[in-house]
Amino acid sequence: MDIRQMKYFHAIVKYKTFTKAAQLLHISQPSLSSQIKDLEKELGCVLFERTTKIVSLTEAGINFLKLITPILEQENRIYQEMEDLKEIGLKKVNIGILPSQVFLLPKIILQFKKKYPNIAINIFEMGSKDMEKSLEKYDIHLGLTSPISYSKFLTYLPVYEEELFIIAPFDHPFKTYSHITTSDLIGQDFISYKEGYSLREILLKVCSEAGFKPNIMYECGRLETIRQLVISGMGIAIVPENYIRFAISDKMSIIKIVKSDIRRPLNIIMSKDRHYPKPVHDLKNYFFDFFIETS
Amino acid sequence: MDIRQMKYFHAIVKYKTFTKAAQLLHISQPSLSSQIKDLEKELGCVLFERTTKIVSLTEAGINFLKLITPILEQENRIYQEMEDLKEIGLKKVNIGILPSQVFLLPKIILQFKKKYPNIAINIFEMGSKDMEKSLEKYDIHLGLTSPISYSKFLTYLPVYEEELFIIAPFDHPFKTYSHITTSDLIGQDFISYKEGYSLREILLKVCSEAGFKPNIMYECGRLETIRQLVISGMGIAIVPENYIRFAISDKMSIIKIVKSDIRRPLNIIMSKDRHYPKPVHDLKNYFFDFFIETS
DNA sequence: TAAAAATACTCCATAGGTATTTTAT
DNA sequence: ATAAAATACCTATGGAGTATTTTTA
Repeated sequence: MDIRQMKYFHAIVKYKTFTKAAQLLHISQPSLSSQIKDLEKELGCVLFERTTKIVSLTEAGINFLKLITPILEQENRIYQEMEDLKEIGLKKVNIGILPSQVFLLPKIILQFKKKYPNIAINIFEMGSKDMEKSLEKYDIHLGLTSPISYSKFLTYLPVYEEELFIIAPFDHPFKTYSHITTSDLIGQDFISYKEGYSLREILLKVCSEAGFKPNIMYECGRLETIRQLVISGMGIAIVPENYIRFAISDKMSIIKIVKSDIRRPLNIIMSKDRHYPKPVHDLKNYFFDFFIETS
Repeated sequence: MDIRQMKYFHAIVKYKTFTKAAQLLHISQPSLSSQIKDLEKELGCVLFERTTKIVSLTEAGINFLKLITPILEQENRIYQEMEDLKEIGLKKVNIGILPSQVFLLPKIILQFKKKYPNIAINIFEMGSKDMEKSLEKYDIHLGLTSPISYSKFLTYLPVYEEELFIIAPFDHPFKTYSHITTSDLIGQDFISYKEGYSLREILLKVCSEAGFKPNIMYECGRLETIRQLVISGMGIAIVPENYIRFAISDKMSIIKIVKSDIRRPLNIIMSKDRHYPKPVHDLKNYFFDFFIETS
């Protein structure tokens, strides 16, 4: 089965006779007949009910018509879009970022926009696991993440290591502490990220360092939700430095974790053997420089 | 461009090298290279950045990948669905019907289901204009409609002629009338169907018979809406016999129009040269018999 | 009987093959 | 040095053509 045959089929439906369709397709009527015959043979069912005077679709033919229509439409779109691409070149860069790091973006984007005013930046917030998948599926050009696993198809460029903090309800005993150690966390209720988010792995690591398993009350995928749950007294949570630095965080206590060597590594990840256009490389460097400056 | 080339391209993306992809595709590496070269030539852009060791997608290649994916998915679906069709035969009959006639369906469907318990009936409510379009696009097998125009691609089988009624608010002066003539309608406010619905054409005809142009206050596509508007006193409306007979119609006055030779013809419409399976023909006959009996 | 689809055949364009060269790691 | 893509050239399948026959409205 190929697109040519689909077009032939479609033309017969449109022009109602083989002869007319063949004329419009610039092929001979016997060629068209034989192509349809081949198609019917391949599909294993008759598409047209034909006499020498009247050609009509069978139920199978109607079904086939419905199925090929999106293919023919999409094919036209391909020519169109590939043509557009040639004219304007790269028109958007897609970046993946952890929800906890979105606050860093304004500065970097501003810098990028100054050099490339005509290239749009698409921001996709997601967890570490999804970010690796998105890169492999070519959905994003680069990502800023804290890796859980390491894929051989990706390059990992470490740019920063975040300190970790605990956020707790305002009336929590921790409010009097200026800092805590991991062992202070024993017996606490935790609000945690879902599977596939690095902060979840970090919570587990921090707790195992102190020799216990955390009591996770609630799991979610959004920092904002975690914050709300902490404020409402459901438990405490681990959050990274950049969330504290940039996010609004009133109505709760923020306590630094000390004497722990656990940090949260931030990496820029890109596909290993993918050829990137210059703007993407530049964007990567803006990220890199940003962290060099702030550390 | 054909699907084969798309599959070749897709295999290279998947297996990362031409050689590996060629093996999996059961063709030689040079054949694959030449096919991709042809494809790139046709599209007018390079899809892969290649050295002898590393093959990577260009931005154009990524774009192309995104564009062909739905085609490859749809192609698989075609084989699947055509295969399914062969096994179970006709699995659903699609019928178009005027909103005013849906009340007739239960009896007819019951009869059909008795004979064909395994064939589903899909009901599409729509106006006359859309029904003709749906038939020509093979979206429905047959329709019950009141034709506005006549297409040479369709057959029209007259089955009934409906009387026409006026519905008016309960406190409308018409409530005391046992019947009215078209000239009684002069000066009234009307709720009407939208363009493309036969009841709109009929309203215009009835009024022009009485020698005036109706004052249409509101146009809509649903009988239920018209009824609500009439009840709330926005105007009066013309409705056909079958709506009165089968629909709940309290809180309003119903008045018959007499001394008018305008009726609303109901036709079963089907595609002229289309080959229909037996169940569809049977369904058509059930409709036909239903109206013979009730008239 | 006239117009349209099917059949029978011929031809050649091109998908695919083999052998070899080039190139980057 | 090796492995992978490109190049050169050959082969043969099948898409398209012409001439003709069959069919039915």
